[in-house]
Amino acid sequence: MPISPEPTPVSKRAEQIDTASRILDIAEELVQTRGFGGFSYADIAAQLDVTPASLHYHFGSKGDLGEALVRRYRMRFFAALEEIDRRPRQAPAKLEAYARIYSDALRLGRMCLCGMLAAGYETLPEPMRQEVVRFFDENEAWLVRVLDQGRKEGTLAFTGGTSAVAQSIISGLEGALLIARPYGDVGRFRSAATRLLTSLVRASRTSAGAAGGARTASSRG
Amino acid sequence: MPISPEPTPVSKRAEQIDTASRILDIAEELVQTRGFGGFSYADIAAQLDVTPASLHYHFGSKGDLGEALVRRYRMRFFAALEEIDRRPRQAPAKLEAYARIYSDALRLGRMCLCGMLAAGYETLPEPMRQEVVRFFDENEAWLVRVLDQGRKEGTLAFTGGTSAVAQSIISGLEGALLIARPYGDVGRFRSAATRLLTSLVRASRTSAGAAGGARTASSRG
DNA sequence: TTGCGGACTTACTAAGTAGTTAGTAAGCTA
DNA sequence: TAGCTTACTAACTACTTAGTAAGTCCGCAA
Repeated sequence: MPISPEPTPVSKRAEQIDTASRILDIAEELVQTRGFGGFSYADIAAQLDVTPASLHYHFGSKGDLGEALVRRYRMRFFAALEEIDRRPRQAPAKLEAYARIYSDALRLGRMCLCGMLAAGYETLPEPMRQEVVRFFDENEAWLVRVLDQGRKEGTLAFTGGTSAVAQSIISGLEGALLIARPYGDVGRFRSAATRLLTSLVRASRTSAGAAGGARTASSRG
Repeated sequence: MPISPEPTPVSKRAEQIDTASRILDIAEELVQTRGFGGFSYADIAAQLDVTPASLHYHFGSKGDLGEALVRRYRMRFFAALEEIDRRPRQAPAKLEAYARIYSDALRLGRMCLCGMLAAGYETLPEPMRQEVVRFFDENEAWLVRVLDQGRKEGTLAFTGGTSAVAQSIISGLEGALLIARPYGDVGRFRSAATRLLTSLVRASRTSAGAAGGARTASSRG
């Protein structure tokens, strides 16, 4: 639901949608709003109108569920990034699209799944930890490519290492999400995201499109 | 422990330190590393070498404990900010000292208490929620004063509203803390914090002290 | 010395936690 | 139609959770 518009997995048994996916959908929302320790099997089972025990049929343990959850989230997230890369765009537009992934979550009252898991990192089983770190690493790698592109095409300007800038984008957006949620205020996120991204956009006569693009992107929520 | 060096509250009964404070100290560390839902009375009791039930003597409910915890944290935090204001400094040095409060927590492997609580905001009892929001509001108010000072004295330069900039500093630092923790890497926080703050420091011939100050501050961890 | 109150402990409860077990009903396949 | 798989349920275990109630210990003041 949050990242891509959900590919509506067609059931083999005609009437009902794959139960494992529905479990993950419900768990995803619960993790993004309450954290991994903030819900129980009973919460998922109640929404599915099923016994808690039956969840163990699909996912042996809560850790297994969590691992599957982060993996699916990570893969969907990068599918969305590939979608951004699909048609040729300038770097500022890509960053703007990147930020929109975050604000889309916030609009549903959700934190980024991996941002939420980062908060409770110490309480996570090892396999989940690895998935979370991998999520951030791959985000960084994608951003580094966009930043390099922007530098080459002259649309972005920044000092310091590309990795450091990529990291500051990730942490800036995650932090903006974290703080905006208690206020229930998407505008608060938008404002911080716009500041962050426009500080990278190269100021020039022709930059109205680029900087303006970032503003446009984040002001449509 | 995290913010100010703890005023070692002298006991009335000579030998032992006030138990309520010790409970809060232990709870504070647990919340900052695991979240409010990530520990139980048993965890605190074990560290205090006391029965879980006896905690109820000092704090009627877990919510009461949490409320007292955030209130104490908030008050200590602002005592630290007043300490920064005490001797006259230029705005960049104040921002640098502000960032150091965050990195001090990270050095102990801790998240900002209110950042952690912001993640689990939906799971908090109402009185705790109010304390958390108040923490961020008062942070913003302090930062606004520093930003105004910097603008007047010519050490800071930024576009847009002062509140928006203050908010982006808070969320930038909270986010940097959030992401740095899974990596166990203070340098990662430092790098993001330095980028964030130096982007506000006015570039000039005499700015070596200011910008350099921010760099110095965050490179001593 | 007696009594009082602060700071507990012992012993409990009710509810919730993940997870296990054996069994069932429906459908698919050979 | 026999044997298998899928997707469960009912009933449990073992444990943890916050919270309660009643009683104990101990220093201190009258």
